[in-house]
Amino acid sequence: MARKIGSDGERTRGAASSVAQALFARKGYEGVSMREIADGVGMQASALYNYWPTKQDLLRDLMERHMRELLDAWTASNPPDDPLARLQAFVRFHIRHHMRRIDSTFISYMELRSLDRQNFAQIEALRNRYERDLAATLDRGIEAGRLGQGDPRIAARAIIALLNGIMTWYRADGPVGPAALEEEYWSMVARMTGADQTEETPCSTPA
Amino acid sequence: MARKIGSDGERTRGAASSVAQALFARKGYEGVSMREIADGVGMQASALYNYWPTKQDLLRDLMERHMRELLDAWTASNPPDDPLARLQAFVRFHIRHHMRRIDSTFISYMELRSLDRQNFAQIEALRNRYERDLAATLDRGIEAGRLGQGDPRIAARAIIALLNGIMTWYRADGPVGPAALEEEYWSMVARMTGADQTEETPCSTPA
DNA sequence: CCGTTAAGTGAACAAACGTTCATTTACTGG
DNA sequence: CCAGTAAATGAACGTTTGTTCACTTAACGG
Repeated sequence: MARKIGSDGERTRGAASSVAQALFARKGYEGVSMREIADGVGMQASALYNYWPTKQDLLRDLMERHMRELLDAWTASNPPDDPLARLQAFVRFHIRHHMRRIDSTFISYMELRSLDRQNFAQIEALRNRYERDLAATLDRGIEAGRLGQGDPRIAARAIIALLNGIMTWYRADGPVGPAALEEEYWSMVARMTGADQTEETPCSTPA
Repeated sequence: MARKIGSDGERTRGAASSVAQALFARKGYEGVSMREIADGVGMQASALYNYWPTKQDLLRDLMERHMRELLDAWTASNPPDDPLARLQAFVRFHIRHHMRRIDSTFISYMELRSLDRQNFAQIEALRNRYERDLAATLDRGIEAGRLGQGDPRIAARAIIALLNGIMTWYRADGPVGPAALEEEYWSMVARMTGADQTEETPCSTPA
């Protein structure tokens, strides 16, 4: 075969990516062999090496793509500057974004340990950028007296852990729809950070 | 060698358990070989089969022990019946218990996928007992009007995910001590569930 | 119409895997 | 002091692992 317009190889590469993503998410990086991935695409394991030099590079590629897509999508969503509005935007964005990418989300926070030192540092840096954006938002909210006291970095990690927990139990055919889920989780985060006190249901005279 | 009093094999078994736990936590079940575990104890891989029939049984043993220890410890702590007091007791207990068992905690929620069907069902059942206890507490608190509205099963999962998140970043030599951590997280959970409204800082006339 | 080249095959590699087994070691109860 | 036995050895098993490589296939540009 040779390249058509749009490249034949590009299509195969994408298919292999998808299969690898699904398998890594279900059985873990170490639990999946190159042959298994190749089988899923319908080709030989050796052909995968036309696209990635090693299995490790394939994993790094998946995780890097996931993180860059996440950061880009967050920026592209044009989040408001106001701390409280931005916090709400973050929560809703995070849930919506990750719910459509359960496999790559799973991989990106379960398989950090399967990355070698260099790749780990690279992915970790991207992850930190995302986390720090949230921490900064919380910090500004606290500083302005519109969020409850607390360490913003701890709160940021807590919020992300809480939201990521969805992925471990959510099923599309389950009793809770995506919209209801988003409301439920936003209301939890709002209360947890004290964002509900200053906006929605003030219980004393506003300053 | 043969058994002394207290059994020589028991000691070896325990040592092998510890090494396996540390390795599984760091590199994952599939990423660790029987030879690697044996090396850590200072013996041959074949000797491990005196204690566990398969590698899978070794994993199941670690996870089952972790879950039973968790449930027993929670019961033994004699948690109060009052929903709000029990919720607070749960949060503090959970943090304290898991912080001293980071490795087995890691394994127990990362390696569920490495269990075969039967073992998975068994461990999942134990895990559900723990989760349902918390959900029931939340339910009673909501029913009594002393906690904010919300689905108690979702809230239970959210709380556990939030607390388990600690394990992914906490370092004993870090800036945050265990006591401060416990306070910070309890205050987050209290606000998140609305437990702070009815107890500590009532903002309107109690009914 | 031919030569270049991307894309994929299938066999092969050494290493590592979980597990088995005959054998050795060293202690204990009789 | 001997028989019995828990405990560990070390070689061996068949399989699977990630990866390499010489070779085929098929479409495009000139």
